[in-house]
Amino acid sequence: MQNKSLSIKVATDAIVFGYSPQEGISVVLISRKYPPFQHAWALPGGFVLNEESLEEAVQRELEEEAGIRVNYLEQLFTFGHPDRDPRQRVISVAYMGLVNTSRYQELKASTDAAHARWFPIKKLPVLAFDHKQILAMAIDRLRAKIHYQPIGFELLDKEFPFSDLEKLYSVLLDKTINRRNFSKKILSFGILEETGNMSERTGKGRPGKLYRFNTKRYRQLLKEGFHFEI
Amino acid sequence: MQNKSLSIKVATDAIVFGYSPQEGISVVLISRKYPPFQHAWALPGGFVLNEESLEEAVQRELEEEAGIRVNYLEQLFTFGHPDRDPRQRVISVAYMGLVNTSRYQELKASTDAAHARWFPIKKLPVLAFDHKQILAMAIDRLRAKIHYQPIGFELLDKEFPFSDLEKLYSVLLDKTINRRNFSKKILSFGILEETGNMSERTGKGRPGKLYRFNTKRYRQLLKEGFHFEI
DNA sequence: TCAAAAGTGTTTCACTTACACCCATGA
DNA sequence: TCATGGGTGTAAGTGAAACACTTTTGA
Repeated sequence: MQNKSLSIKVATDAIVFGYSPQEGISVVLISRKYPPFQHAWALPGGFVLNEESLEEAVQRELEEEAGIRVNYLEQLFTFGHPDRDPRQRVISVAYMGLVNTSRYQELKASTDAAHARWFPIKKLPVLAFDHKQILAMAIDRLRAKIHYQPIGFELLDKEFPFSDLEKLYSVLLDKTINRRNFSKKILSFGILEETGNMSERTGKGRPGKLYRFNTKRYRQLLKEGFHFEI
Repeated sequence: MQNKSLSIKVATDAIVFGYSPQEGISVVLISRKYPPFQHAWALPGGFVLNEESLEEAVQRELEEEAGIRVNYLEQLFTFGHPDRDPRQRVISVAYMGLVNTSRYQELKASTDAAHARWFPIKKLPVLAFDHKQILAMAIDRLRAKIHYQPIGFELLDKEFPFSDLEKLYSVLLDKTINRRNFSKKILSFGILEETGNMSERTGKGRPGKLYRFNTKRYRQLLKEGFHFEI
């Protein structure tokens, strides 16, 4: 029985999301150098090495292929359909990662030369392998998860105006949200703290207070049975 | 790079839950015939064959090792720590399954001879590999999931008295639940239908109506945006 | 007629929803 | 002083939680 499974390879793929108020949600894709699917866009990823854990593999590949270090990473799903790779049997453990895009502007800027690029999820290219399906699942997971886990903050700057958070939610959930009720709810959790600073004057309207996500407080609340829900 | 990953093996493990009002939640374990962990209890599972999907692998192993066919199966998590198997690098895709225990009494009965057995999760033996950890995650998932998906019904008979459902929830959530409010809520969803039959007279108290989970109606409601929540 | 379990009505309370007005800033 | 966006008070509506009483069965 072991012989029959000798030829299955193990890979990881990473779906890394970023956010900007202008572009909405974006994802990191790389342009494939070699066949199959040469020059096509694909999720960053690759084979798992013998000595490394799955998470380490993902992080290594992200570093190598896109120069990215994520601040949130979770296992998404393992895709193992026998013919998802035309060359041989490959199962892929997909991970979803979140980063603050502003830290990786370069990636976003170097559109042509580099082979790693941000793509707004509204304007995706054709993807290699079953990566379209994997990405779709990741988007679903992200949309579902912001309801019950405060992962939205991973996509924002360390200090952010409340309106950024609000915009993030309305983009992700694709609906307008009531500003008053949203802020009442989020603030009632007690997991945000004012930094004391105000947002940069953009030339329009009143500057808003800047907030910071209080990780310590959140962990404390979790222990006490708190449940984030929006 | 491909060479370095040649020796990683791919396996699946299955956590199959059953339920009875007497024992509560039970799980299928098998006694290992060969080293490592010879004679220790472990989750049913094994290596994935070249031509089969991950789900097919799980179902085949369950059939072979315990004679079980589950009526619900979902991928749980992929465990890939480098030294989770003392022999070699093995990553395991764990699946959680649910069955109606009364269909597999044999398993439960043949305690000594057979090497597959039901164990109440309150009375677990020492487990091989990292199976304790895997099982713990499965239990968490089950507990979390009955809140927002009607998977509890998979554990009950096709026709069941309301009290069975109620007891299942109170066992799983480990708290007493208000009979009145629970039934009001569940029935308000419209996913249960009366069969017209009454429960067997057990000798005590008034017999209750039997109910059946209406899968068609549930799917219909899902399309209309219905969300199960208890 | 009593014990045990099923079945149901109604009030209370909390939270969500909806709506409207005021404040600070730059042009 | 106007446009733009930030900040907050409160009434109305909805649904969950709490509680108690009635019904059906076997002993």
